[in-house]
Amino acid sequence: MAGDEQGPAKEVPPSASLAERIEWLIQNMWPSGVPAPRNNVETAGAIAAGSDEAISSTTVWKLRTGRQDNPQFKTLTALASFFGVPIGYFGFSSESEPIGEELTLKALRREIGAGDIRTEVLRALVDLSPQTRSVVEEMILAAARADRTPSNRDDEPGTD
Amino acid sequence: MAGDEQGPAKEVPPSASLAERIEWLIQNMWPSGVPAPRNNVETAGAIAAGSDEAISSTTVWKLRTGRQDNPQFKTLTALASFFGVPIGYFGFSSESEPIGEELTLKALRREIGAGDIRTEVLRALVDLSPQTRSVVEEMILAAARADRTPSNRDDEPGTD
DNA sequence: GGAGTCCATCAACTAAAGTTTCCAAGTAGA
DNA sequence: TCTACTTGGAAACTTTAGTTGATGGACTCC
Repeated sequence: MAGDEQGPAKEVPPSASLAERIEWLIQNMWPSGVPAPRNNVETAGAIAAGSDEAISSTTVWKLRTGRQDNPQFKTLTALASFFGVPIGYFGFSSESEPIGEELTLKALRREIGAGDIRTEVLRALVDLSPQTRSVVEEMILAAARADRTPSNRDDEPGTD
Repeated sequence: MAGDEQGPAKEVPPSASLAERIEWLIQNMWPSGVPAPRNNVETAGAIAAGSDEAISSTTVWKLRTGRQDNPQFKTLTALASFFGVPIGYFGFSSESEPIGEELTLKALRREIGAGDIRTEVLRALVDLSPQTRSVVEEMILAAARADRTPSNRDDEPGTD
Protein backbone atom coordinates (compact mmCIF):
# COMPACT_ATOMS: atom_id res chain seq x y z
CA MET A 1 0.00 0.00 0.00
CA ALA A 2 2.62 2.50 0.88
CA GLY A 3 6.17 2.37 -0.31
CA ASP A 4 6.20 -0.62 -2.61
CA GLU A 5 5.26 1.29 -5.68
CA GLN A 6 8.88 2.12 -6.41
CA GLY A 7 9.60 -1.58 -6.66
CA PRO A 8 10.01 -4.48 -4.30
CA ALA A 9 11.02 -3.30 -0.88
CA LYS A 10 14.20 -5.18 -0.20
CA GLU A 11 14.96 -6.39 3.28
CA VAL A 12 16.86 -4.18 5.62
CA PRO A 13 20.51 -5.17 5.78
CA PRO A 14 20.90 -6.91 9.13
CA SER A 15 24.07 -5.07 10.00
CA ALA A 16 23.58 -1.58 8.73
CA SER A 17 24.59 1.71 10.22
CA LEU A 18 22.02 4.19 11.32
CA ALA A 19 22.75 6.27 8.25
CA GLU A 20 22.23 3.27 5.99
CA ARG A 21 18.97 2.43 7.72
CA ILE A 22 17.65 5.92 7.23
CA GLU A 23 18.78 5.94 3.64
CA TRP A 24 17.03 2.63 3.18
CA LEU A 25 13.84 4.06 4.58
CA ILE A 26 13.97 6.95 2.16
CA GLN A 27 14.63 4.69 -0.79
CA ASN A 28 12.26 1.84 0.03
CA MET A 29 9.65 3.07 2.45
CA TRP A 30 8.75 6.41 0.96
CA PRO A 31 4.98 6.89 1.47
CA SER A 32 2.96 6.72 -1.68
CA GLY A 33 1.13 9.93 -0.86
CA VAL A 34 4.26 12.00 -1.22
CA PRO A 35 5.75 12.53 -4.69
CA ALA A 36 9.11 11.30 -5.80
CA PRO A 37 11.77 13.99 -5.28
CA ARG A 38 12.82 12.43 -2.04
CA ASN A 39 15.59 14.89 -1.29
CA ASN A 40 16.49 16.24 2.11
CA VAL A 41 14.19 19.23 1.95
CA GLU A 42 11.33 17.10 0.75
CA THR A 43 11.93 14.53 3.44
CA ALA A 44 12.12 17.08 6.20
CA GLY A 45 9.03 18.85 4.95
CA ALA A 46 7.06 15.65 4.62
CA ILE A 47 7.98 14.60 8.12
CA ALA A 48 6.92 17.98 9.42
CA ALA A 49 3.61 17.68 7.61
CA GLY A 50 2.97 14.06 8.47
CA SER A 51 3.96 13.93 12.11
CA ASP A 52 3.93 16.12 15.15
CA GLU A 53 7.64 16.59 15.18
CA ALA A 54 9.40 18.68 12.59
CA ILE A 55 13.02 18.20 11.71
CA SER A 56 15.18 20.32 9.46
CA SER A 57 16.58 19.32 6.12
CA THR A 58 20.08 19.66 7.45
CA THR A 59 19.31 17.18 10.18
CA VAL A 60 18.06 14.77 7.54
CA TRP A 61 21.21 15.34 5.59
CA LYS A 62 23.41 14.76 8.63
CA LEU A 63 21.62 11.56 9.45
CA ARG A 64 21.71 10.31 5.87
CA THR A 65 25.39 10.98 5.49
CA GLY A 66 26.36 9.67 8.89
CA ARG A 67 27.61 13.01 10.15
CA GLN A 68 25.12 12.57 12.94
CA ASP A 69 24.64 9.17 14.47
CA ASN A 70 23.09 9.92 17.83
CA PRO A 71 19.71 11.51 17.15
CA GLN A 72 17.25 12.28 19.85
CA PHE A 73 14.21 10.21 20.65
CA LYS A 74 11.79 12.62 19.02
CA THR A 75 13.84 12.69 15.86
CA LEU A 76 13.77 8.93 15.61
CA THR A 77 10.08 8.92 16.41
CA ALA A 78 9.37 11.41 13.67
CA LEU A 79 11.30 9.37 11.13
CA ALA A 80 9.71 6.11 12.21
CA SER A 81 6.26 7.64 12.17
CA PHE A 82 6.65 9.12 8.74
CA PHE A 83 7.97 5.94 7.18
CA GLY A 84 5.56 3.74 9.06
CA VAL A 85 8.09 1.61 10.87
CA PRO A 86 8.50 1.06 14.60
CA ILE A 87 11.49 2.74 16.14
CA GLY A 88 12.83 -0.68 16.94
CA TYR A 89 13.86 -0.60 13.32
CA PHE A 90 16.76 1.60 14.30
CA GLY A 91 17.87 -0.54 17.17
CA PHE A 92 19.26 -3.67 15.64
CA SER A 93 22.54 -4.86 16.92
CA SER A 94 25.23 -4.94 14.30
CA GLU A 95 25.81 -8.62 14.70
CA SER A 96 24.04 -10.97 12.33
CA GLU A 97 24.50 -14.54 13.36
CA PRO A 98 22.48 -17.03 11.36
CA ILE A 99 19.30 -18.37 12.87
CA GLY A 100 19.15 -22.15 12.91
CA GLU A 101 16.04 -24.08 12.04
CA GLU A 102 15.66 -25.76 15.37
CA LEU A 103 11.93 -25.60 15.58
CA THR A 104 9.82 -26.92 12.78
CA LEU A 105 6.50 -25.51 11.75
CA LYS A 106 4.81 -28.35 13.55
CA ALA A 107 6.55 -27.51 16.75
CA LEU A 108 5.59 -23.92 16.28
CA ARG A 109 1.96 -24.84 15.99
CA ARG A 110 2.25 -26.82 19.16
CA GLU A 111 3.72 -23.83 20.89
CA ILE A 112 0.96 -21.63 19.61
CA GLY A 113 -1.70 -24.13 20.53
CA ALA A 114 -0.35 -24.30 24.04
CA GLY A 115 -1.04 -20.62 24.38
CA ASP A 116 2.57 -19.76 24.84
CA ILE A 117 2.19 -16.83 22.54
CA ARG A 118 -0.73 -14.52 22.86
CA THR A 119 -3.16 -15.01 20.02
CA GLU A 120 -3.78 -11.37 19.38
CA VAL A 121 -0.06 -10.87 18.93
CA LEU A 122 0.07 -13.40 16.13
CA ARG A 123 -3.04 -11.95 14.67
CA ALA A 124 -1.40 -8.55 14.66
CA LEU A 125 1.69 -10.04 13.12
CA VAL A 126 -0.08 -11.58 10.16
CA ASP A 127 -2.16 -8.48 9.79
CA LEU A 128 0.80 -6.23 9.20
CA SER A 129 1.50 -4.70 5.84
CA PRO A 130 4.36 -6.44 4.02
CA GLN A 131 6.73 -3.57 4.58
CA THR A 132 6.02 -3.23 8.26
CA ARG A 133 6.12 -6.95 8.76
CA SER A 134 9.54 -7.15 7.19
CA VAL A 135 10.77 -4.61 9.66
CA VAL A 136 9.04 -6.22 12.62
CA GLU A 137 10.41 -9.61 11.72
CA GLU A 138 13.93 -8.29 11.73
CA MET A 139 13.18 -6.73 15.08
CA ILE A 140 12.03 -10.02 16.52
CA LEU A 141 15.13 -11.76 15.27
CA ALA A 142 17.28 -9.06 16.79
CA ALA A 143 15.47 -9.41 20.10
CA ALA A 144 16.02 -13.14 20.00
CA ARG A 145 19.70 -12.64 19.38
CA ALA A 146 19.95 -10.17 22.22
CA ASP A 147 18.00 -12.52 24.43
CA ARG A 148 20.47 -15.29 23.87
CA THR A 149 23.52 -13.13 24.26
CA PRO A 150 24.95 -13.77 27.75
CA SER A 151 26.50 -10.32 27.88
CA ASN A 152 24.47 -8.63 30.59
CA ARG A 153 22.06 -11.43 31.42
CA ASP A 154 24.38 -13.89 33.13
CA ASP A 155 23.25 -14.79 36.59
CA GLU A 156 26.72 -14.71 38.02
CA PRO A 157 27.42 -11.64 40.13
CA GLY A 158 31.14 -11.70 39.43
CA THR A 159 31.23 -9.03 36.78
CA ASP A 160 33.49 -6.20 37.91
CA MET B 1 16.10 -15.92 34.55
CA ALA B 2 16.81 -12.31 34.66
CA GLY B 3 14.37 -10.01 36.34
CA ASP B 4 11.64 -12.35 37.47
CA GLU B 5 13.17 -13.06 40.80
CA GLN B 6 11.57 -9.96 42.25
CA GLY B 7 8.17 -11.37 41.37
CA PRO B 8 6.09 -11.94 38.28
CA ALA B 9 7.02 -9.53 35.55
CA LYS B 10 3.83 -7.71 34.82
CA GLU B 11 3.03 -6.58 31.32
CA VAL B 12 4.10 -3.21 30.15
CA PRO B 13 1.19 -0.80 30.23
CA PRO B 14 0.23 -0.29 26.59
CA SER B 15 -0.06 3.45 26.94
CA ALA B 16 2.77 4.36 29.24
CA SER B 17 5.02 7.37 29.17
CA LEU B 18 8.69 7.02 28.59
CA ALA B 19 9.28 7.60 32.28
CA GLU B 20 6.85 4.86 33.21
CA ARG B 21 8.47 2.49 30.76
CA ILE B 22 11.89 3.10 32.21
CA GLU B 23 10.57 2.76 35.72
CA TRP B 24 8.97 -0.50 34.68
CA LEU B 25 12.26 -1.74 33.35
CA ILE B 26 13.98 -0.97 36.62
CA GLN B 27 11.29 -2.67 38.66
CA ASN B 28 10.67 -5.72 36.49
CA MET B 29 13.63 -6.25 34.25
CA TRP B 30 16.50 -5.70 36.64
CA PRO B 31 19.23 -8.21 35.75
CA SER B 32 19.67 -10.90 38.35
CA GLY B 33 23.43 -10.46 38.39
CA VAL B 34 23.16 -7.02 39.91
CA PRO B 35 22.06 -6.76 43.56
CA ALA B 36 18.85 -5.23 44.71
CA PRO B 37 19.38 -1.56 45.65
CA ARG B 38 18.14 -0.45 42.29
CA ASN B 39 18.57 3.24 42.95
CA ASN B 40 19.67 5.80 40.44
CA VAL B 41 23.35 5.55 41.25
CA GLU B 42 23.21 1.80 41.10
CA THR B 43 21.34 1.87 37.83
CA ALA B 44 23.71 4.31 36.22
CA GLY B 45 26.72 2.39 37.47
CA ALA B 46 25.36 -0.93 36.29
CA ILE B 47 24.64 0.46 32.86
CA ALA B 48 28.12 1.87 32.70
CA ALA B 49 29.58 -1.48 33.67
CA GLY B 50 27.36 -3.55 31.44
CA SER B 51 27.35 -1.56 28.26
CA ASP B 52 29.65 0.67 26.30
CA GLU B 53 27.76 3.80 27.09
CA ALA B 54 27.84 5.34 30.53
CA ILE B 55 25.07 7.56 31.78
CA SER B 56 24.96 9.56 34.98
CA SER B 57 22.68 8.95 37.92
CA THR B 58 21.07 12.31 37.38
CA THR B 59 20.16 11.33 33.86
CA VAL B 60 18.56 8.17 35.19
CA TRP B 61 16.69 10.24 37.71
CA LYS B 62 15.48 12.70 35.09
CA LEU B 63 14.27 9.90 32.87
CA ARG B 64 12.57 8.07 35.73
CA THR B 65 10.78 11.14 36.93
CA GLY B 66 9.81 12.40 33.52
CA ARG B 67 11.87 15.56 33.78
CA GLN B 68 13.57 14.39 30.62
CA ASP B 69 11.53 12.75 27.90
CA ASN B 70 13.69 13.11 24.83
CA PRO B 71 16.82 11.07 25.44
CA GLN B 72 19.44 10.49 22.82
CA PHE B 73 19.80 7.33 20.83
CA LYS B 74 22.85 6.18 22.76
CA THR B 75 21.05 6.66 26.04
CA LEU B 76 18.14 4.56 24.90
CA THR B 77 20.52 1.96 23.52
CA ALA B 78 22.37 1.76 26.82
CA LEU B 79 19.14 1.30 28.74
CA ALA B 80 17.78 -1.26 26.34
CA SER B 81 21.05 -3.15 26.33
CA PHE B 82 21.32 -3.26 30.08
CA PHE B 83 17.76 -4.40 30.63
CA GLY B 84 17.82 -6.78 27.71
CA VAL B 85 14.97 -5.30 25.73
CA PRO B 86 14.96 -4.10 22.12
CA ILE B 87 14.93 -0.41 21.35
CA GLY B 88 11.40 -0.77 20.09
CA TYR B 89 10.27 -1.17 23.65
CA PHE B 90 10.46 2.59 24.02
CA GLY B 91 8.67 3.36 20.83
CA PHE B 92 5.06 2.57 21.49
CA SER B 93 2.53 5.11 20.51
CA SER B 94 0.58 6.53 23.40
CA GLU B 95 -2.73 5.43 21.97
CA SER B 96 -4.13 2.12 23.13
CA GLU B 97 -7.04 1.10 21.04
CA PRO B 98 -8.33 -2.37 21.87
CA ILE B 99 -7.33 -5.20 19.59
CA GLY B 100 -10.33 -7.15 18.36
CA GLU B 101 -10.32 -10.89 18.00
CA GLU B 102 -10.91 -10.91 14.29
CA LEU B 103 -8.73 -13.84 13.52
CA THR B 104 -9.14 -17.07 15.37
CA LEU B 105 -6.37 -19.40 16.22
CA LYS B 106 -7.47 -21.61 13.38
CA ALA B 107 -7.17 -18.78 10.93
CA LEU B 108 -3.79 -17.98 12.35
CA ARG B 109 -2.56 -21.47 11.68
CA ARG B 110 -3.79 -21.19 8.16
CA GLU B 111 -1.87 -17.98 7.74
CA ILE B 112 1.23 -19.50 9.20
CA GLY B 113 0.84 -22.63 7.15
CA ALA B 114 0.59 -20.49 4.07
CA GLY B 115 4.07 -19.24 4.79
CA ASP B 116 2.94 -15.68 5.23
CA ILE B 117 5.29 -15.28 8.14
CA ARG B 118 8.83 -16.46 8.00
CA THR B 119 9.23 -19.57 10.05
CA GLU B 120 12.44 -18.56 11.72
CA VAL B 121 10.73 -15.44 12.97
CA LEU B 122 8.09 -17.47 14.75
CA ARG B 123 10.75 -19.77 16.02
CA ALA B 124 12.58 -16.81 17.45
CA LEU B 125 9.36 -15.54 18.95
CA VAL B 126 8.57 -18.70 20.86
CA ASP B 127 12.20 -19.03 21.84
CA LEU B 128 12.26 -15.73 23.66
CA SER B 129 12.51 -15.54 27.40
CA PRO B 130 9.16 -14.69 29.03
CA GLN B 131 10.25 -11.18 29.90
CA THR B 132 11.60 -10.38 26.49
CA ARG B 133 8.62 -11.94 24.81
CA SER B 134 6.28 -9.79 26.81
CA VAL B 135 8.11 -6.75 25.58
CA VAL B 136 8.29 -7.94 22.00
CA GLU B 137 4.62 -8.78 21.95
CA GLU B 138 3.72 -5.28 23.01
CA MET B 139 6.00 -4.03 20.32
CA ILE B 140 4.24 -6.08 17.67
CA LEU B 141 0.87 -4.82 18.81
CA ALA B 142 2.13 -1.27 18.70
CA ALA B 143 3.47 -1.78 15.20
CA ALA B 144 0.12 -3.17 14.14
CA ARG B 145 -1.65 -0.15 15.56
CA ALA B 146 0.73 2.20 13.82
CA ASP B 147 0.31 0.24 10.64
CA ARG B 148 -3.42 0.70 10.66
CA THR B 149 -3.35 4.32 11.64
CA PRO B 150 -4.13 6.38 8.51
CA SER B 151 -2.18 9.36 9.80
CA ASN B 152 0.69 9.46 7.35
CA ARG B 153 -0.45 6.66 5.09
CA ASP B 154 -3.42 8.46 3.63
CA ASP B 155 -3.48 6.80 0.26
CA GLU B 156 -6.77 4.96 0.59
CA PRO B 157 -8.92 4.06 3.56
CA GLY B 158 -9.47 0.55 2.26
CA THR B 159 -6.57 -1.50 3.50
CA ASP B 160 -7.62 -5.12 3.33
C1' DG C 1 21.30 13.20 70.65
C1' DG C 2 25.01 13.93 67.43
C1' DA C 3 28.07 12.31 63.72
C1' DG C 4 28.41 9.81 59.60
C1' DT C 5 26.30 7.84 55.43
C1' DC C 6 23.26 7.30 51.64
C1' DC C 7 20.23 9.04 48.41
C1' DA C 8 17.03 11.97 45.64
C1' DT C 9 16.96 16.44 44.06
C1' DC C 10 18.57 20.64 42.17
C1' DA C 11 21.49 24.22 40.00
C1' DA C 12 25.29 25.38 37.08
C1' DC C 13 27.92 23.95 33.44
C1' DT C 14 29.47 21.38 29.11
C1' DA C 15 28.75 19.09 24.97
C1' DA C 16 26.32 18.20 21.16
C1' DA C 17 21.84 17.78 18.58
C1' DG C 18 19.17 20.53 15.74
C1' DT C 19 18.08 25.03 13.28
C1' DT C 20 18.93 28.90 10.49
C1' DT C 21 21.22 30.84 6.94
C1' DC C 22 24.09 30.97 3.34
C1' DC C 23 27.14 29.22 -0.46
C1' DA C 24 28.72 26.54 -4.43
C1' DA C 25 27.89 23.20 -7.84
C1' DG C 26 24.74 21.39 -10.97
C1' DT C 27 20.77 21.92 -14.23
C1' DA C 28 17.02 23.53 -17.09
C1' DG C 29 15.19 27.19 -19.93
C1' DA C 30 15.84 31.55 -22.53
C1' DT D 1 26.24 31.89 -22.73
C1' DC D 2 23.51 33.82 -19.24
C1' DT D 3 20.00 33.59 -15.86
C1' DA D 4 17.00 31.32 -12.63
C1' DC D 5 16.18 27.45 -9.94
C1' DT D 6 17.40 23.39 -7.33
C1' DT D 7 20.08 20.77 -4.16
C1' DG D 8 23.88 19.09 -1.34
C1' DG D 9 26.90 20.91 1.83
C1' DA D 10 28.80 23.79 5.59
C1' DA D 11 29.37 27.58 9.07
C1' DA D 12 27.27 30.03 12.87
C1' DC D 13 23.95 29.95 16.20
C1' DT D 14 20.28 28.16 19.51
C1' DT D 15 18.46 24.78 22.25
C1' DT D 16 18.75 21.08 25.23
C1' DA D 17 20.48 16.43 26.71
C1' DG D 18 23.75 14.95 29.88
C1' DT D 19 27.40 15.73 33.54
C1' DT D 20 29.30 17.54 37.66
C1' DG D 21 29.06 19.05 42.10
C1' DA D 22 26.41 20.67 46.00
C1' DT D 23 22.46 20.47 49.27
C1' DG D 24 19.21 18.76 52.38
C1' DG D 25 16.50 15.06 54.28
C1' DA D 26 16.23 10.35 56.02
C1' DC D 27 18.37 6.74 58.13
C1' DT D 28 21.97 4.20 60.81
C1' DC D 29 25.52 3.68 64.26
C1' DC D 30 28.05 5.28 68.25
